[in-house]
Amino acid sequence: MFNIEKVTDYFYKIKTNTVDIEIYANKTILKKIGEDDTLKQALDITKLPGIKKVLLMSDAHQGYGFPIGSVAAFDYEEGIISPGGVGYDINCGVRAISLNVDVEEVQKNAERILYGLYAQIPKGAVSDKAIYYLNEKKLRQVTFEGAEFAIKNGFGEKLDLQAIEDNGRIEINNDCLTNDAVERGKTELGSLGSGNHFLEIDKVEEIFDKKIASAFGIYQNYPILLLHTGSRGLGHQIAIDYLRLFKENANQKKLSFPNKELTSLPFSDKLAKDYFEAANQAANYAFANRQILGFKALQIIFEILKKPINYTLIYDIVHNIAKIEQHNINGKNQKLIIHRKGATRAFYAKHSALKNSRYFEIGHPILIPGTMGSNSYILVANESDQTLNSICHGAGRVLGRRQAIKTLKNQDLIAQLKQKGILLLGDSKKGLLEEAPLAYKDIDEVIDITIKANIAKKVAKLKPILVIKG
DNA sequence: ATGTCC
Repeated sequence: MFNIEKVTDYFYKIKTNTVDIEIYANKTILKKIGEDDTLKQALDITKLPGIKKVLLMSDAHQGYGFPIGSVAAFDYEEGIISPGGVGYDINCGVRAISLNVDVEEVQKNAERILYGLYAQIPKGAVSDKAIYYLNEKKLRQVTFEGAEFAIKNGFGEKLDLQAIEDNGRIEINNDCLTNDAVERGKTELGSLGSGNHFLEIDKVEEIFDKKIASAFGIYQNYPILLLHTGSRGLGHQIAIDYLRLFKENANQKKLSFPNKELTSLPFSDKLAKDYFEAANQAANYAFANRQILGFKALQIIFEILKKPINYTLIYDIVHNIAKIEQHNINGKNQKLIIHRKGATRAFYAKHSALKNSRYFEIGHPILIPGTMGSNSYILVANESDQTLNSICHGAGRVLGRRQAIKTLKNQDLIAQLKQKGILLLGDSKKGLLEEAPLAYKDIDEVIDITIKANIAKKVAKLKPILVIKG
């Protein structure tokens, strides 16, 4: 059905009537991408107004409307914004914190840390457990201030802001939260959630670039806290509410779409701008969420180890978001609306966008989590604009959630991981099965494609010691 | 992903 043109062993193209679909994959991954609706979804995106670029990263799989593991860029003047291009978990992201303590101490106390975190970190699909409860005024303040709100209230240090994408705060001009989003946000700040979200402690297994690793605060055999979560119910509610408003508005205007999951509006519309504001408010909530959760986890760990808290925030990075950025496409500098959905931002050394970051001289750390049973990677981008400064975000599913439960129902994941030296604790057996390593692509292969395609280079490889799932 | 299938 698709005429896939091989450019290199790690890069493929599909020609369309507008822009090429650019695919980072090898033969194996390409075959997997071809087994679900990923390519059809990518093709539909190329039909949207103002499309300038469509990328599928090596972890791509089908999602709601836009594939997860995709980047879609639209012209700022002529183009659209789409809630399905960001996803339901707005500012889902990853935070990595280097623990300045011997890994042996963590390993010796691993079980106590595991149960300590499990007992004290709010998690799972509940809406009334948080570390920091908010009234309406404070909730709105969080969505304007992001990570700064958390730091002002005792969760971390001001210095942390230099190691967060956008310094942990996106500028908000108008309050565009919906009423239901406000309600949900009050009781979930500082909570992990469920699904693929996790909190784990890893060990630095291998360093590939010593100079860059030490600039990131990463050292061989040191423990790293890795946290994956987003904007919880607040972001989810923004996505639901604006998707409904977009559909009503599009119906009134008699707009049609390649399929209804791609409902979108010209960015010049007021409602489109309101969604962008609300999504950015959700993004700020997620920055505050990870700041609070990360710091709370440190308090728990160091209390168990009976030591003062000693850490370096390596980075906090986003992989579900829409942004206005300038990029060079075909030799022309263009202002674009970029949707990164399950795709991570990747600015290289001395990129002007990093001027307020700790990492201007070296490029920021790119955090790519694997699965609960496999490695995670920290990379740094090469100097290139071929991917609009974007990269994959994880292993990427091969089995849908339901399919994973059905196929893997007889597996004892806790026992399996224990054999590999990984302690695992989760709220539900079903939840763990959905996230089983076999439900995902091989992270080493996904990363290998990224490296061979010259998008980024490896800095460090991490191996899990203990994992908490919601 | 999700007050997870009102």
